[in-house]
Parts: sequence; C-alpha cells; structure tokens
Amino acid sequence: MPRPQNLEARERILEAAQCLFHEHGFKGVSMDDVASRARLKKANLFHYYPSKNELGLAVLERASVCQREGVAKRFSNGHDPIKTVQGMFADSAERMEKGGCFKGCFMGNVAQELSDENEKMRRKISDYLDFWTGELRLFLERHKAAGYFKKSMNSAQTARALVSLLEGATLMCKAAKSPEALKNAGAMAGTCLKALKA
Amino acid sequence: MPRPQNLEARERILEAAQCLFHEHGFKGVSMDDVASRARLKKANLFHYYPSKNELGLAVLERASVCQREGVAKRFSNGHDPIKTVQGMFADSAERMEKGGCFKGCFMGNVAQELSDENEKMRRKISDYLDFWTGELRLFLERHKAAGYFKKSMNSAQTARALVSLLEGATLMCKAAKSPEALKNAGAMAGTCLKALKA
DNA sequence: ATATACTGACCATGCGGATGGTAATTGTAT
DNA sequence: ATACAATTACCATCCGCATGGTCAGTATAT
Repeated sequence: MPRPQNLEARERILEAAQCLFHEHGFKGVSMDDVASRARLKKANLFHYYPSKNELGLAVLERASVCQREGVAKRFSNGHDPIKTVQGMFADSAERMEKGGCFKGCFMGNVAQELSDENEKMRRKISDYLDFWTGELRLFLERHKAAGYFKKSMNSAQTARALVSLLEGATLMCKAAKSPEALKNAGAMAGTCLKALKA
Repeated sequence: MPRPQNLEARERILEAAQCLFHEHGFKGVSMDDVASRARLKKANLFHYYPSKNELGLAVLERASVCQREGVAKRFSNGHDPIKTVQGMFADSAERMEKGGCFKGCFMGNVAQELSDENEKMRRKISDYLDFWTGELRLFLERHKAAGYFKKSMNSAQTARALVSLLEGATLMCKAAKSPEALKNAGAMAGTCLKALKA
C-alpha cells in the first residue's frame, strides 16, 4: 500500500525552484541547480516531478495560490479604496527597493518568458491575472455602489488598467534599477482614481 | 588597408537575430538558429560578431535606434496631445491584435529577460526607456506651457506612468492572448489626461 | 517484504565557440 | 590587362561542457 510521499522534500523543491526561476527565469535554471538548492541530487528530483515542465507547472500553481491569498486579503479590508490601491503600489515599490530592484514580479516574468511557448503555463498565469483583475474590479464595484465612485466609472476597464500599470512599472523599475517608476505609477493611479470620485 | 565589411550580411544577421530574439527570447535562440535564418553557416556568424553577447548588443542597438525614430516622430506632430497618446496605445493594440497577441514589446521582453544578468544590455534598454519617457515628458511639458494641461501636472511622473502602463498592458495582452488590456489602458490614459486638462 | 527515498553513472543532444582551411574579392605593381 | 599579394567571406569539422532525462541499484522505514 503506497504511503504518502515525502511532502517535506516536495515543498523544498518547489520553494527552491520558485526562487531560482524568479531570479534567472525558467530557461536560465537547470534541474541540477534546483536539486542543489533543495539539497537533493538531480536524479532524485525526477522521483518527485517527471519533467522540468511539470515542475514548472507545479511552481506556478504554488505561486498562484500564494499570490491569490495576498490579493484577496488586500481587497477585503474596509479602508479608503484609493489608499488601498495606492498601498498596492507602495508595497511593490518598497519590496522592489529592498531587493535592489531585481527579479520583479514572478508571474509577470513567467508570462513574458513562456506564454508564447507553453499554453498550459500561459493558462495558469492568465487565470491568475484574471483573478487579480476580477478581485480589483469587484472591489471598485463595491465602492461605486456605495457612492464613492462615479456611476460612469468602468470598473472592469479601470481594474485591468491598474494591474497593467503595476506590472509595467515593476518592469520599468527592474530595467532602470530604480523604484521611481513604481512610485510614479502609484501617484498616477491616485490621480486617476480621484478623478473618478463621485 | 582594410576594406569595408559585407554590410549586407551584417544587416541580414541583425534582422534575423532580432526577429528570433523577439519570438523566443535571447536564451531561447541559438547561434545556429540565427545563422540558418540569415542563410549562413554558424561559423561565419563569428566572423561578424565575436560572441552571442556582442550580437545581442548589436541587435539591441539596432532596435533602439529604430524605435527612437518612431518615438520622435510620434511626439513631433501638432495634433491634440490626448489623441496622440491614445494613438500610441491604439497602434500597439492594433499591432498586437494583428500578430495574434504574440511576442509583445521587444525592448520590454529583453528588459525582463536580461536586465538582472547583463549590465551592458540593461543600460542600453534603460537608456532607450529614458529617451522614450523623456520625449513624452517634453511633449506634455510643451502642451502644459501652451495652457492645455494644468500647471499642477507633473509631466515627468505622468510620462513615466504612461510608459509603464503601455508596457504592462502589452504584457497582459501577451499573457491573455487578447488585446483587451491595451484597449483598456488607452481608455484609462485618456481619462487620466482629461482630468489633468486646464 | 514491500513501497518509498535516494544515488552514481550514464546517455543523447545541443550549445557557444575555436580551428584551419578554401573561395571570392580587391588593391597594387608590373 | 595581368599577375600577385592581401584581405574578406565563407564553411566543415571538432571540442568541451551543460543539459534534460534514464536506469539500475542501494538504503530505509514500516
């Protein structure tokens, strides 16, 4: 009778892989790199994940679940909606600055690297981005219903644009090795949302 | 006395490499791939470019020059500034849609793939993004001076945020395989700029 | 005994790049 | 004009290394 697999090792592998993929991209990391970081031998990796591709998908799944939690939590508070959105940008800017403006957004990176070449991965990323955009849309919708925003505001459009803005600014920071873009983006988001206040 | 090198071949190589790098990323393309597309043998490539890295830099230079022209032209017209900015988004959306939402922005892709690992390339990209942002800033500044925008508008901040928004929306389109994000972003840019009108 | 955990050795492939050479083109001296 | 030297264009072949993945076998725990 099959007993449960070594969950500890599985988790260590996922963690190691996610970290490395984030740093060097999927193509830039070898199975040996992952194994080494997870304090395992390469051959042992294939005992847990049948291929690099499957490992990638598992990492994406893990990251997606983790990020969704953060998103859900962020939009479930009762604070001022503009502050909440600006907080999203400010937190990103802070993380970016603390990390020396490296790496950027994991999901965004994978999206750029793989969504033309791997439909399964693309779907996972796309689903996550849809979730994020959707939660933000509902958040805006709620505050619109409460009279905070103009009735004419297009919540779906605004939500998608805000997510785009955050992703783009993150990329700009990575390229410029400066958190300036994220700060500007946060300010812009604030300006824009204020213009949409009822 | 050294005679001029075969410019035709050099150009063919650059063109092939740029196209392939755009499609599959720098790491996803081999020198053999480039050579084959340029109707050359791999060994001959090294006659023109001493290493893959140097080729990458040359491609980046070429792309940068080409893009700068487009940017300069766009911001030198006398049209309504909001229309001009929205045109930037609309053109991107159209290109994206026509191409099936693949590839995305060349400079953005390279920025994400390499700016943590190759300082020379990062600089080239960063310089280009600075140029783009700078041109847009001057464009906004000019129209502010002409009384179109509020005196309180922060041109630098707005310019950077608009570029971020375009880059991010392009990435979203690539991930979602839909031009929706760029359309939303264009609308958002319009809304935001209208709020800044004098 | 049996299923899981782990490993060293191995393999085919693809990679960036080096080498040593041939073919074509050009400048120059006659 | 022509022969020759020099330079450029081009290529087959090879090299060392890293890669994703396999396999056969060992260790361990129940």
